[in-house]
Amino acid sequence: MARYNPKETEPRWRKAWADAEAFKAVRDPGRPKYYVLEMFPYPSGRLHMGHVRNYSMGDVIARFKRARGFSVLHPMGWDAFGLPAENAAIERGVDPKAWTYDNIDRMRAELKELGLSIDWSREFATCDVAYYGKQQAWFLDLLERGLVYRKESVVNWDPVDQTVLANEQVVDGRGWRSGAVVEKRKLNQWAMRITGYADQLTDDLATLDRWPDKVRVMQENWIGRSKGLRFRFHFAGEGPAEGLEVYTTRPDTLFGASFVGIAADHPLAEAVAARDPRAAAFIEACRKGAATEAEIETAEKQGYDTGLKVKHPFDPSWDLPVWIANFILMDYGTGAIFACPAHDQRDLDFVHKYGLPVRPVVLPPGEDPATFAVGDEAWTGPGVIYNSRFLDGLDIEAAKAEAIRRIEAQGDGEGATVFRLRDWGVSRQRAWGCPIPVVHCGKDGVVPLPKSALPVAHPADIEFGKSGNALERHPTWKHTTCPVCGGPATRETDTLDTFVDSSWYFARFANPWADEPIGKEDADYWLPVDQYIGGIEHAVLHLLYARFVTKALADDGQLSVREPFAGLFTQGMVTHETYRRQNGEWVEPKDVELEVEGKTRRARLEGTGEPLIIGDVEKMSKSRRNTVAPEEIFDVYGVDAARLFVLSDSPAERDVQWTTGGVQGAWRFVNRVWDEFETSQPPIPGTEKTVTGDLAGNLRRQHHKLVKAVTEAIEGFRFNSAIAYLYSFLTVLKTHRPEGRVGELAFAYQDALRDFARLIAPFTPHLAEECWARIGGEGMVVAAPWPVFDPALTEDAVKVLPVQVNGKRRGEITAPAGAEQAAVEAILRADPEIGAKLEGLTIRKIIVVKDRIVNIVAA
RNA sequence: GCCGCCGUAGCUCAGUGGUAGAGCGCAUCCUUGGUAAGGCUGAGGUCGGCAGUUCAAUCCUGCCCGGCGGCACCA
Repeated sequence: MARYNPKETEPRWRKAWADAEAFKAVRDPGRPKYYVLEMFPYPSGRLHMGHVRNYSMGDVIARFKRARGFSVLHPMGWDAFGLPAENAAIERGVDPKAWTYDNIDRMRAELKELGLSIDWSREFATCDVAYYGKQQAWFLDLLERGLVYRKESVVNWDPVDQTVLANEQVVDGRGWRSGAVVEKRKLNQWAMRITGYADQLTDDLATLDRWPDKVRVMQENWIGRSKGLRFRFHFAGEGPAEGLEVYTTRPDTLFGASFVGIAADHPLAEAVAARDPRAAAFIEACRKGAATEAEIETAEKQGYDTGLKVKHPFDPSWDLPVWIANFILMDYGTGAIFACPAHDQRDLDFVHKYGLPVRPVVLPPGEDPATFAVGDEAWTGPGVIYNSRFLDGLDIEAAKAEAIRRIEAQGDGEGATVFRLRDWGVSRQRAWGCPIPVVHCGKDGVVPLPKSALPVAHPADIEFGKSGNALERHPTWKHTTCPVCGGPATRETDTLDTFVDSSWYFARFANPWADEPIGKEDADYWLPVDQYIGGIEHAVLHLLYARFVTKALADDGQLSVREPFAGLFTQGMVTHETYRRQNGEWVEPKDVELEVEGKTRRARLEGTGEPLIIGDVEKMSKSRRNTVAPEEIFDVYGVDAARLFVLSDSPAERDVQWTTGGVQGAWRFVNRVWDEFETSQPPIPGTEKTVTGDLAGNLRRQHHKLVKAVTEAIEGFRFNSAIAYLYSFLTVLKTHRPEGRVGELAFAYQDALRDFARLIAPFTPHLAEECWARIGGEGMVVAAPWPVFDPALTEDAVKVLPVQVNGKRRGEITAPAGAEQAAVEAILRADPEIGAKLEGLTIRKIIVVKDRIVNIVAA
């Protein structure tokens, strides 16, 4: 018998699938559609194990759904714009475009080696002019609708690299590349009005019932909707005539007010600073102190009394002081608050420092109003309002409503909803991105280009390799004419955030050849994505942006769906043990020799034998050097074994630990499966009734149970369980091998093999084809329907019932399936072993759980 | 601090209100023309702790302990 040879079989089947165009997505009105999509990769040039796992999961679903009769769309593309290409250009003097397309070629070849059931005819990269030109088209549509606008905003500016940096590119206040101290700069930036959809984005989360709760909670927190009251304080004496507007979620506690606070960069604070040097100094100190996020969070509460006073909205004779405070954020609400220290911890900390009054107005349940006092902890729980005149006796919600009603009646404000979410700044001062299709004209200002001028492509001779924006530096590209007046104008040299590129690609896949950005008819057929698969790190970035863009394009009539992803699955990462030398240097797994002695494991450096420290299990990463290259694994064990292992060892949503032993176990399974098929002999027709026996019936029952279990496990994303069932069924096959080619068992065995080949196909597709061909299956497995099970055959005719006496297992009996109480009791009485156990005991009660267990309660 | 997830064999994980399981690892033996291999058998578990509900709890409920993740001066 020959060993299974993946190097020969795997490429052969991939070619057969490609020749048959087995994965071409076709609109078929006769079948239900299913769109399965994995988050498309950044073309770094190299496939890693995380890709193997992610795309294998999508492939299992795609192959399974195809076999179940769905018309499946399973496409692939490239998230190809972005900084790594420009950095490679700067570091190595290569052209970002050439670098990116080379990487795509390499990664496409590697992905194809994985044997994924992808319709490659739909492939595109976001850096294709054919793609980003369409993006420019809908950008103009949203601009026209007012969903894109320019705004002055504060950004992180790297003075050495001459570019804006994203927040995550600022490390300890310095640019991650240049090391220069990052400056805050106000720049005119393009932004998308995602806040206009904040309510819908929150409300519609409730419709996403096939999303993980975790992601929905994260989005809800990120959008941060809060309902409250926006109102105006009137100044007592000196102060601006328009008053001071504040926002609060606790209007019920207005009678507990102690002071009014404003942010250091509030306009009023600046006005005060203009005539009060000490106020100016305080504001300056606040700005300096707030260098990093961590410092802001831990900073001590500080304030400065402006000397201004405002009147309490419900009592004009009650004055409240106005303080500038370092813990108030200018960009949330109105940048000003009223402070109720008894029921807000921040306010309490503040007044303790500055000796301002604390007036409790919410009485916690069970407390006495005469004695209740607030110490170091503010009371933020439920209670009854007191010390609050007309609000006394109300609960918190009723008091909020009443306070809002009164303020509205006075004309001082109204109930308001405020969001934490900010508009999405999409300008990037980088050349390797989608150019923004507008020009700046000295006469007409900012002018959108007409669609006939699209696409606005990059110049061919773009000069990278220096810091800053290469589009800005290009000698001729930006000089053009104004579409309105025909006079000289300059092109916008900012490009779009790459998250814009990825916020609609799933819709483009429906028809990547369409003249319009989205081929409506095809999009209406394929969307929404039925199953989206990707990492949880995009919970509030890509997944939120894509939802927003979908809604915006739907409102523009370009899409019919209002949510892009009906089902979301967030997969775990691939991890590996880490190894370090005594000097702390990380060592790659392939240079490590492991030895096991009893229960302890030791690691040595291959070659020198130097003892190594075995470290934590962590996500595979270059920095820890704990990566295993997929191609090396494919080379030794084949693609199927690698696919099988990354799906088998952990639940799909959790991390999987890569181990050599694990992949070897998968490889052994592949070989044992092949052995089973290769040594099998087809039964001789017409001989089924010649020999019968228990084995055949038993095999059929186990076989049908397997079909049921694997089907349900795949439906529920429990790939590891599905594989575990397949593993154990192999043992069943081995113990039910027929002796010859005649008799009932030979037929039952053949039937089991036929279904087994189809059940393993989503996981090990090449092996499945090879096995299928070996037993003379018709056509290819990719075109074969999914096995069905006979529910009657998934039940055993005879059940083994454990017998408990007072809850402890004391023996077992066999009973026909479905045996009722009386029948089981009869069997019990006839059983001598059970009788012995009951010697000297009085039976009080016999509990029979049908087909499961018997419990005798005795004393 | 708030929210969520997790805790079952040495490791990675299934599982169920009713007999505790798989793969890897470990041990014994067999095979030595599948051989940088294959096979048989086996050991190994107070199912994180305590209490409650129940005839019966690893599973349900409560509290506690430990690990991981997200959010966090958002008024």
